[in-house]
Amino acid sequence: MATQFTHTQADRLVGEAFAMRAPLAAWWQSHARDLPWRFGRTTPWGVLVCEVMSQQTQMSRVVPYWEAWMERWPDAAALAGAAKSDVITAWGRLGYPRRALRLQECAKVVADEYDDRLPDDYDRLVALPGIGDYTASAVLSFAFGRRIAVIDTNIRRVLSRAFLGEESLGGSATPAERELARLVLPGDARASVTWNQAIMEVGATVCLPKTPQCDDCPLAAACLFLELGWPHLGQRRTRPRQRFAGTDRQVRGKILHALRELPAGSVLAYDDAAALWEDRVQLDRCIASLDEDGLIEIVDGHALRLPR
DNA sequence: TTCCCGGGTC
DNA sequence: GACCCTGGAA
Repeated sequence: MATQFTHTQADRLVGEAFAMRAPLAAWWQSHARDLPWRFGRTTPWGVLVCEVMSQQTQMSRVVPYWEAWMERWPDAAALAGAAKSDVITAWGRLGYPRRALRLQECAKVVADEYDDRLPDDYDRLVALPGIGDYTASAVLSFAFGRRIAVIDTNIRRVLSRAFLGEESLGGSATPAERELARLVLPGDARASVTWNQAIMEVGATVCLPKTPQCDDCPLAAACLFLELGWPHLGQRRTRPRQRFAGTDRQVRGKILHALRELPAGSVLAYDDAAALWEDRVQLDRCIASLDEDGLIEIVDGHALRLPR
């Protein structure tokens, strides 16, 4: 990996990060949201479930789903043995339901290959279905207390603003962003976990994309972005706007929602599905793609149901 | 009404 | 680089 910063720059970054640690840790103590998977109240598997659910949904919406999910399927083995239809139904309206199926696939591997215990090394975690770089790193840091840089868009935004004085660009994380995250991470494992959680929390609640709340920010005293007067604030959104209305995603959501509302095991007649959407070509395409994804089954060539 | 703006897969 | 979902906030 090529070095992105000069020795002088790296020294400055490490020094500034060290100065931020105490105020950031103090802020975390008093401002961390009391989410049920925090502060050692769940298992590594519970942390993984919460991270997968939070990949796509605000924490406030995740909380009730996570609590019901963990009560019903407390560990990987329990989830591995569940009916797919139950898994899809319990995922409810969290969104992106293919992830519910991947989470169950992940549970099967953990139960079968790892004796129902989540592996605690990066290579094995990232090889699990539905687990990429972010989730593997988050589990290592938050569940196992390892020292590893966690990189998501919140953390990228906060670090880029505070240390470089600029907005994080769109797309995937750059080598420079990854090196920055590694440079500023405290050397002590416990301190690194607090750092990761607190930086992420600042990004979620204070250092917002369009409206940073600098008056409430524990990093304000050292923040280069604030010092420079918010240059090009919000200039680059993390990715081009993704519309929803009228897309296949909306149609797929309507079909699955109708199926979840049905009594368990019952079938949705094609005519009832057709009533959900005017464009028959698009409807048929979405039915086919849901079938390919394993989210529905087609019965007698026509009616729909959730897979067993 | 528009905005929010996610990580993983193929 | 395209695709996958949602509902509450602004």
